[in-house]
Amino acid sequence: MLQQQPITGNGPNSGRGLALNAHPGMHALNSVHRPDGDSGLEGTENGHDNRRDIGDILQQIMTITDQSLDEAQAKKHALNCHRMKPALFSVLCEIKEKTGLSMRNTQEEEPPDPQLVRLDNMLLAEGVAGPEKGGGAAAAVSAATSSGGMSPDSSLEHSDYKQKLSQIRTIYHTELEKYEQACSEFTTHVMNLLREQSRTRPVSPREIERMVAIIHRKFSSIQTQLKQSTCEAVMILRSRFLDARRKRRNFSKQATEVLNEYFYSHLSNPYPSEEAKEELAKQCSITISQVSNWFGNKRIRYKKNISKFQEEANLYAMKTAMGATQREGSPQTPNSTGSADLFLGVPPVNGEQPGYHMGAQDSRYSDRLYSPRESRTNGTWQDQNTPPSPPGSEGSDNSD
DNA sequence: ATAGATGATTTCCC
DNA sequence: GGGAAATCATCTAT
Repeated sequence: MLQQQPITGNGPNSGRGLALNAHPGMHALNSVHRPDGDSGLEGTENGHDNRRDIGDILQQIMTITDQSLDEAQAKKHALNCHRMKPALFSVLCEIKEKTGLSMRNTQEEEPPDPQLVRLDNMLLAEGVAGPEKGGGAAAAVSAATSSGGMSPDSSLEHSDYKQKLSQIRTIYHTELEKYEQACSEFTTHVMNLLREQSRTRPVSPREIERMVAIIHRKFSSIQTQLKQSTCEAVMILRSRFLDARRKRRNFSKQATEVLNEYFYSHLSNPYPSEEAKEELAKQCSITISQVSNWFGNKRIRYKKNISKFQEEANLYAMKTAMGATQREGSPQTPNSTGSADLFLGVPPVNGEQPGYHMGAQDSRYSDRLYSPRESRTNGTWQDQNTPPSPPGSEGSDNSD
């Protein structure tokens, strides 16, 4: 630590012993021997004088605050130059040490808080702390979603997520900066204050150091709180954005319509190709994975309970039929998902042999939306497409 | 409040 | 890797 220099300039006589560290080994007043040859306190002759000296100093110290600024300044200076000052200072310091007044709150160098380390690591992993933007957040997102079914499609949600994350990041950094600035400001302020006060109060450099350490500890506990709440915010953000189940929304009516139209018009082979999925996704404003999910769910649910879906099937069959009659003149619109399976897809509901129609269907509806996965389809979908015992009045009205 | 519908996820299989 | 099946979690209509 530096020597304790008064903030204001030293007086001309400062060589007399203003510097506190000039007396590192001072123990007690009676061990002080003044260089000018005056006797110490033990002298009976001067004992009275010395007591008066000390009483004088104490009196001045006690009343120093009552005086005007200039007066006080002058008094302080006078006190600092007083021949008994260093001795008194060291004695008071020593007493203070002994009574443990200055030792409070000094659990000395505790090891790094494990919780704080955890928080730091997490913030680093989430891309909130650490190197400036770029990899961090994106990496965290992709790591979190890679297990799920959505990777490139949901870039919309991801950008939203990233935006929110960077918001958190910004807030975190500004707050952190604020705290750091406040901490250093406060520290220098306290240090200056203590140094200044050390001219009138027994404040040793060690004590100042300890005080600084205490301040830093307090501020770092505030920082821990900041980190903790930031972590919480990130966790909430993650659970809200990345747990898709949580924010599940039903598709719009129009989207369901489009999907159902495709499904029932391709009932004999409801496996949209990648291109078809893309097209459907675009039409429905959903992702390709969502289209895949929808078809997966639909297939399985339809198969499980065909009778339940009969009405729906008829409805869409009707719809596509209407569309077909309207387009009568121009038989095949290349992109048409229209009446393609109208008479081919629905019939399986009746327990018909789907294979029966396949030939015709393939030749006529090999449009780009049609799935090429026939061989497999024949094995899974169509085999099971005929329910063990479909309830009676099936939609035979569709077949002709 | 509840049952059923529905979109998403998980596990298993090929 | 895509699909089937089971399951979960939420939405919606009652």
